[in-house]
Amino acid sequence: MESPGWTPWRPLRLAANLPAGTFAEQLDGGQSFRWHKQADESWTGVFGRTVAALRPATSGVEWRGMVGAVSAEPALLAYLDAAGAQAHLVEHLPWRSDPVLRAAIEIYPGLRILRQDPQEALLGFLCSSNKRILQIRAMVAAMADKLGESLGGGFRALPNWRTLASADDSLLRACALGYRAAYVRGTAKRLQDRPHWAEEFQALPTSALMAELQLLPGVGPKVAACVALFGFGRLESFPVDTWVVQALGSAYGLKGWKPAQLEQFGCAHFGEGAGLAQQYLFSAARAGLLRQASGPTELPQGPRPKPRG
DNA sequence: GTCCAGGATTCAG
DNA sequence: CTGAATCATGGA
Repeated sequence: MESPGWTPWRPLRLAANLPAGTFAEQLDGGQSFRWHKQADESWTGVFGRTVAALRPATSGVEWRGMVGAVSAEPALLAYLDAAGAQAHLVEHLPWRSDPVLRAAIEIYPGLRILRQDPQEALLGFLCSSNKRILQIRAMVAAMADKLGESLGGGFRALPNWRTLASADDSLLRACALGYRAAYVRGTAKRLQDRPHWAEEFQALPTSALMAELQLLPGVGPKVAACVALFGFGRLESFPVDTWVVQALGSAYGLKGWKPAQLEQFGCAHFGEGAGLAQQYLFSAARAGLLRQASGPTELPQGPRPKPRG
């Protein structure tokens, strides 16, 4: 292991307080798969071409970067939404009339959607189907270690699409991708000759963006929603995974609803910050702390005939 | 051994 | 169009 050569720890100025529990959930809760907890309770990670370390402090968060590199602070501030746009968005969520959401927010107060690079989000969630967060992190780390460009200190960027498209088959298999190797390979082949694909996708309205994403092999409705949310900053996107199915079924009385119906419910009920609400519910459910519906819930009016429109 | 994991794809009806 | 089977891998 090479010596990283870190700069001194410095406080990171965030708009809202970030409790230690929320801090860990934000880096380790299945948004990004690029952060690794160290023995000293700090976290090291790579986002884009930035290498950084973060740790919770008594009042907020501290950071450090690699000696000789461009300061990681501006990238960290953007990545963690230091300007506070999401704090404003939380205020517009219906937590005043929704006790389930309010309880979920109180479990991880200050939780935010990480503003990830589109490629990082797409590659990560291409690996996500039928896998646990821990294993997705291992797959992404293996791809970076075997195929990514070195950034010094033993850290590596994610491999680009061209590298993934032409990577040896045995190498991809060694990343424990399983059948997802074909997803990664297929999407890489589609995007390797489109250096500006992310900008082109970003220019699309959200519905068109999700449709375009779903043309890529290995990208279905849920992965597209995650990439739109985490990689393209579409905070209104509402990914429905097994945890959200469970959460909405038990706490909102929506048992038996199909994912597409639940997605429509989530977007309609939570509005412009639906993706943020989704992350609060997802994290609370995964922690086993989501408040159960105590009686007949008055929120939904029962399954709709068709999620058409 | 069985079940499940931040699902997508393919196929049968 | 909908629902079931299948996919590769590892941890509980």
